[in-house]
Order: sequence, then structure tokens, then C-alpha cells
Amino acid sequence: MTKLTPMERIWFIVNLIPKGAVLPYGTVADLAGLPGRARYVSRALKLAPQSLALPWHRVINSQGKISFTNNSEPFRIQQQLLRLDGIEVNAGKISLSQYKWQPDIATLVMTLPF
DNA sequence: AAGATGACGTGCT
DNA sequence: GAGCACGCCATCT
Repeated sequence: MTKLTPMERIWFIVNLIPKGAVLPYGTVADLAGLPGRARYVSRALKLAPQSLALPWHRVINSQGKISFTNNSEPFRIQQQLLRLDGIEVNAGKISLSQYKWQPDIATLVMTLPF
């Protein structure tokens, strides 16, 4: 089993988020074994190689909103990608809490390669 | 080298 | 709810 770097673990988790679901930066950090490191998740996504084709748009902040500055270029792109996933977004805010994916932490963690 | 920055979160007013 | 203050810490100036 390859030893993954903290950043690779974040990419791994993000890649698991299914279409139609979203997950907060903080939760991704927790699952990657980096509690309290939500900011590191944003850095990791920014530095992620395009070749990974990660569903980065499914990562939002704990307020259920898009974290890019309002109406910026990336903000609009993320909003559109979420809508293509079938998620309802209004002014950067995910409308229904049911879209928030709550994985069974205990079960998921046991399947992780780290 | 040192200070500012940021795709965050939590707690408190 | 809306601000504001902190804690966080790799990157960027």
C-alpha cells in the first residue's frame, strides 16, 4: 500500500464525493486525518493537478455556500457545475440541507488506504 | 527573512 | 442573522 501525502489524502476523499452531494472543507479535512485543517483543503484543491479531474465543486464551506468571492469567475463556474449535478443553488447558497452528504465515518474510514 | 494572504471553522457579541 | 476575533499554516509578496 502506497503511503499517501496529506494532500493526496485530501484528493482521495474529494474524489469519493458522489454526484448530487456536497461536503464541507472541514469534513474533508477530518476524513483525510487532518482535523482543524479546513484551510489546507482549499490549498490542496487549488494545487490539484487538472489531470485528476477531481469533483472539486462538490466541496463547499460549513455555511453551505460557495467560498469564492461573490460572482467571481470561479464562483460562477462552481455554481454551474453544481447545477449540472442537479443541485439547486441560489446566490452561491445550496438551498436544501439534504444535499449535504453525511458519510458513515466509521465505515468509510475503514475502507481508506491510509 | 518577515509579513500578508486565504476556495475555512468555531465561538462570541 | 451579521459581524468580528481567533486559530490554523502552507504559499506568496
